Amino acid sequence: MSTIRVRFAPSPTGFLHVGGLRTALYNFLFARKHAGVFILRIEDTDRSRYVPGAVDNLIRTLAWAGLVYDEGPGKGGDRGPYVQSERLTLYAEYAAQLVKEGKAYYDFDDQEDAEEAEKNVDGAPVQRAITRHAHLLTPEEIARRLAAGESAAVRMHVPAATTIAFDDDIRGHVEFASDLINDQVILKSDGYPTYHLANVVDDHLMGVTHVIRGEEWLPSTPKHVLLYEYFGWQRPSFAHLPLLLNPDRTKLSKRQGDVAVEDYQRKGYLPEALVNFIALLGWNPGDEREIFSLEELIREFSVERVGKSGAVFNIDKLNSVNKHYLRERADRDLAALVRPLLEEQGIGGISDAYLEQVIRLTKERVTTLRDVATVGDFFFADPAVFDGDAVKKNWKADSPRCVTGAADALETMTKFTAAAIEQTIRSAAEQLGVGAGKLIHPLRLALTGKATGPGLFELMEVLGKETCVRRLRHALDTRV
RNA sequence: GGCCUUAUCGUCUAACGGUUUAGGACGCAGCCCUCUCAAGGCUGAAAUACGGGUUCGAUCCCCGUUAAGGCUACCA
Repeated sequence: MSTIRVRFAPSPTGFLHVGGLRTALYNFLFARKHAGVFILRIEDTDRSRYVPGAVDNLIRTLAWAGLVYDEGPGKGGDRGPYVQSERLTLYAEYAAQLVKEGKAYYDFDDQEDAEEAEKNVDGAPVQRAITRHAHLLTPEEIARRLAAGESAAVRMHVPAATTIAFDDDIRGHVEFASDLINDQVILKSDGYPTYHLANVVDDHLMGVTHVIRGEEWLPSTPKHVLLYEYFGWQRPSFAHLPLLLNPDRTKLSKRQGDVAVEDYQRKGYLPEALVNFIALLGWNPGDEREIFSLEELIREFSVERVGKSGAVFNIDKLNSVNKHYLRERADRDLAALVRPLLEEQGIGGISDAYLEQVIRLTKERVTTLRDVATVGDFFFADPAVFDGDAVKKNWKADSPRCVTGAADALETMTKFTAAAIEQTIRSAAEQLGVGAGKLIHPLRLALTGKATGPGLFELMEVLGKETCVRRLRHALDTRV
């Protein structure tokens, strides 16, 4: 048995898409599960879509998610280079080989001409002509034009009237009529290969045994199958993953929310949450467990349990998974992650100890790390405004009297702990002849500006006696 | 338009012909807990797209319809 080798082969056109992350994840899990090799390969064969910095970004994001690759850019490996733009001569050689063997041919048609010929009429979809003109030019003519320095693309020759079939590990047997398949360009006139050639050549040369990729590649797989045949190479097995969808069930895209992994990172989602959530979009363990660490996913994952239908990227579910992991993480850990987020919003100069206390009281009440700044805003500054509804609900006629009494009592305290505060407040309420709620609710409002939040006594301890008393007096001044 | 793929609660999904009054999770509603919120606990509403077969028996197998998506580039 040879080692299982899989690859994640994104094109560096910007940021890592969450769909791409899932593809990478499944490849990674499959490789780890079978003690195989996980390769990262950069498919940068479209010069017009080149985005500087995209590769670094991709690598950084993969690392953030914990998907460590074994071979690839910056990592090495003996089947490199792992960046397609550095393998140009290779593709040219293989394309030339196919031409020589009559399995591909030169096409001198101008790109613009071709595009013009395929334009739709009246905006109505028009059957794109199947390009097939292998016999248009004589060998002499081709040789002459090539010698004259004319640029040409290379098209693969697709046989007529046959069926191209393969067995997909997820979808089963799939067949395509060759008559419907274009004589695909495999080498562009600028010398770059198209995806089809590069992908087949590289997968073979890199020893890829299993191709696990998105369903959008299913229709072009017969071209790849054909190329494997032409080269006389054993083809890998294919597994086409169902697509990730927008809420309206179209292919997940921008404009309908965030699609870049970085967006979620920036918003304060934990990598383990995103990974766990995304793993469940198209795969399930077969029982009712839903929380999985990366290690557990490696143990449980199998292609057999990957579904066939597209999955809507449901942000509510992600939120709930994120909340789960937020509660699991240590306060200290979270504090380190939250600090830069706070600083982004101009909140700085906070001690580690204080921030950890804030985290302790807010982490059960936030969805993302970013929410700490809003849910716990009063920990960082006196409330600027008092929530209107909260005032209506919790600031009653006798509230000034109650808050005054509480403030007076608090002022005398020496040990300002949650337990002591609670005792003080409750006995103050007793002395005022009212229920504790008559103090607690207005107090919370005066201290935080809102009607919801962490436990009052705990929050007060963190705020400290001076801040509490100051805010209470101030609230009395402005509200009465 | 053509080709390919897909089709269980709103969403993610389980049930790989009978153990099913179709299970779980998120979301939603209610209740409990409680200083509020969150968490937690309990309860509830909520699905096999439609029509034919095959079979003693279909969510599950086959065919068709419908719907959705993907692909149809010298983009990946």
